[in-house]
Amino acid sequence: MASRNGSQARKREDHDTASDLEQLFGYNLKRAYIIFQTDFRKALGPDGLGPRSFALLALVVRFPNITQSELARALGIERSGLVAIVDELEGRGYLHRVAVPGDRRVQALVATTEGSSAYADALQRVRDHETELLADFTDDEKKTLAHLLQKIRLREDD
Amino acid sequence: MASRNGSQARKREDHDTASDLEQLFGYNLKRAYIIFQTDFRKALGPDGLGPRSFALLALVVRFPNITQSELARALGIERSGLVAIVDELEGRGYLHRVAVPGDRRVQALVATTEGSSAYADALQRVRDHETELLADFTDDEKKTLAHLLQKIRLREDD
DNA sequence: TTATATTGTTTACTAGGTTAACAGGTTGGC
DNA sequence: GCCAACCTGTTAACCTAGTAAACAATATAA
Repeated sequence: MASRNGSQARKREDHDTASDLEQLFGYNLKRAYIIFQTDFRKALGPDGLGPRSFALLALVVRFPNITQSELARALGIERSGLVAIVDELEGRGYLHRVAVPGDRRVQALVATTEGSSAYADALQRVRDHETELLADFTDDEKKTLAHLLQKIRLREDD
Repeated sequence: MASRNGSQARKREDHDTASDLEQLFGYNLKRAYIIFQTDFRKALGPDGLGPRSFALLALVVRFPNITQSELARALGIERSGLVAIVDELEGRGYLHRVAVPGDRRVQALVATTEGSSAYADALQRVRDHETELLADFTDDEKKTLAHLLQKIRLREDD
């Protein structure tokens, strides 16, 4: 490592002159997101819910009888992308598809009791991990961060 | 839409009681990241650089003769993942791999003049789009957001 | 009734990675 | 000087998280 230090060491010295990436919101958002996503998986374990399944289950628990089209809109993904997630959660016994009397096209989703309690457990783990991840943030900083992130989301409907 | 409103309308009414997701940093980071990433692609067009290639090129332009291992560390991805990106950029004529005298294992990366100017152009477009995306943020809010995101990144080395 | 739209679904595809293995090259210990 | 340990770039196989297009069944509007 010491031998090719000629050009490398010089480069490393102006390194604190950061690259342009450091100043782009998109890049910093991505890095921050990856940190949280990695931590999420650590919080829920290898056989735990993935982020997508967790998010979907959160909505089904909160809004029983929600339809897949409504979920797609709420989660910001395509209807087709939901099928696999719903299949997985149904396979785990966390929810089931139920027929809706008035409209034979839709299949409303309802969480099982196992689903609800698995969700409650997962939510607690995720919250704990987030708290740990933001340990050196003051309450004010956390509130500001939450506010700014939600402000970005409001621009989503363009 | 009016006919199956029985259960749906009631659900929609308590909807402003948001789901738990709204309060999770990870979820909000993800949504914000997706907004920026989508916008990034719009800024650079269908045949423009992708986010990964842009980020890699940014580092090569800034740190000529950087190696792939150093890039992997800087970008937080595996060495193996770089190969395809470097291949693409080399195919576009934006950089090339050059042999390093002292160590025959490494192949340092150097941007071509086309690469540097394509990068400068892309950077300007990305910055403009970010400015537009954050149009209703005050300068203070932007500075705070940048600061908090970078504070998250500092926890990366766990 | 007929045209149009919506719902859930399948299939094929894309982006952006990871892990494991490998060949070639380098280095440290002795 | 030799050998074990290590690093570099690379390939191959895989994974996650989607999108886009097509489709059958159903519902709604003209």
